[in-house]
Amino acid sequence: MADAKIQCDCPGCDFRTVVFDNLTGEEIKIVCSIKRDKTFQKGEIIVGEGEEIKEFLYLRSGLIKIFRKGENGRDQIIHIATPYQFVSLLSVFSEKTYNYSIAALDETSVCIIDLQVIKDLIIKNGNFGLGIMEKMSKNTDNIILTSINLGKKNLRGRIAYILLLFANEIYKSDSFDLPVSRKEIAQLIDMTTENVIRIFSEFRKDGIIRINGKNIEIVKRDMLKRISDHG
Amino acid sequence: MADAKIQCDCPGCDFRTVVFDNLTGEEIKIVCSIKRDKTFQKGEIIVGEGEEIKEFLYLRSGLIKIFRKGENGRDQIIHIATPYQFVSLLSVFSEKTYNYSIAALDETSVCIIDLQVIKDLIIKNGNFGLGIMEKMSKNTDNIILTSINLGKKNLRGRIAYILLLFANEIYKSDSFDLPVSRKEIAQLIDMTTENVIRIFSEFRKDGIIRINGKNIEIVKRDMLKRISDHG
DNA sequence: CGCGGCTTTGATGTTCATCAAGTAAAGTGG
DNA sequence: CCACTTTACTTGATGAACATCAAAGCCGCG
Repeated sequence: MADAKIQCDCPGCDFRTVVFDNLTGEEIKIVCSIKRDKTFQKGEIIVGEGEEIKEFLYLRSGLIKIFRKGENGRDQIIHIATPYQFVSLLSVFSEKTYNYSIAALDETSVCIIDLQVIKDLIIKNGNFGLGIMEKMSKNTDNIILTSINLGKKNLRGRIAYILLLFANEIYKSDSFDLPVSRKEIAQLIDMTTENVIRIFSEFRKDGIIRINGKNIEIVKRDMLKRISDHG
Repeated sequence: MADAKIQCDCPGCDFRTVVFDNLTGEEIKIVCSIKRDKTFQKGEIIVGEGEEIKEFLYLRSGLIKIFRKGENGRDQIIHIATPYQFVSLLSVFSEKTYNYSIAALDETSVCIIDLQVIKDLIIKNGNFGLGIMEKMSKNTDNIILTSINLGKKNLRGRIAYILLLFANEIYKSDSFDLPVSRKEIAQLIDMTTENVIRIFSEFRKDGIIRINGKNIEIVKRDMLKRISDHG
């Protein structure tokens, strides 16, 4: 927590508009005075399975994965979260400790607020509580639906899905550098490293993408979309 | 809604103790005066995908499945819910319409409360709101974790899991009548009807269960547990 | 009776994980 | 800077798990 710093006006942070619409000026001041920003490097663990839940986390920028440790050593990805999503909505209000881990897939900035302060605000300010619930509901809906969706896709469909996720949600470009290794992609979408490579090669041979090491360029976006949807 | 009836004291309903701890006597009276009970027969649709979310549902008794219509006609099961779980927590606070359907797998009794009344209570009574959030958080946690769990199991593991679910959670007995057809079980745990039957037969041949039409008797519970956990 | 849905079993093919083996790239110590 | 080790990447071959297809028996119902 060495690099944590207090900011009261957080330029570029959408936290206020997203949730704090319902807070009074006085309440916002309280939150601002205790919130901290922290930056995590690619690969760093943000929260570990079993750790005590003491804080409420909000993803400001970057990219994270929420996952569980499998028995066989292989991680089980629950979700990949992009900014403007609450990071720790899953268990925060029901559990004492995290049921899962969160790791940064890329350089990631997180806003940290003491959980008890949030709870107190919910109790005192019902509109704020309802706002959090709406966000929470949307968030878990999203996690469940994409997880269901992804679970049913075949390998090609899953690869297409994640390539489009990177292009659309994260890098906003059809050409980008993969933030993770082939092996990590395999874990993200639950397949073997070999098959990730194999399908990358297939897509390359079919002229759907161009590959240059970590760099990916999407050539036939419509075809990728079709594979993602239909696969 | 013909059989809906007003009950103020709902004997045997745990709704009060589960959520209403935080409500004042006056508030409980309001809720009691507007809540309705409704019973659904096996197979009946409780809510349909796309319908407007107007009410807050609580599962009093019975068994339901939450699912989505797949493109290929095959249903996609999101969750099987047993009593004391809130039925409609997924999208209620974030969406205008349901993203999924809910159907009764068995005779099921549901408590129905106008959603706006619940929202008003959350705004007025922060402790009540926090209580709902805890329940919501636990509920979605449960859905996500079991879905992740189930998704990774092989066919035998999934069959073992659902047999134990019926025995432990629902019928509280090692001998019970399946409330659903083989085909529906296949949909529940995402496999083909043929394989459900095949694995039932395997389990029968191995002396793990006895089968007589719809009736199932679990003989080697420990072995079934091992298959469910490890598979 | 005969039709349609549920159940059961067998045969076949597809999808994917696993194993094996080799190449490229990147870090490490001398 | 070069040998050395390790890690990432890539391709092919094999086998296991599972879906699909086909066919037949069973049962309730009009």
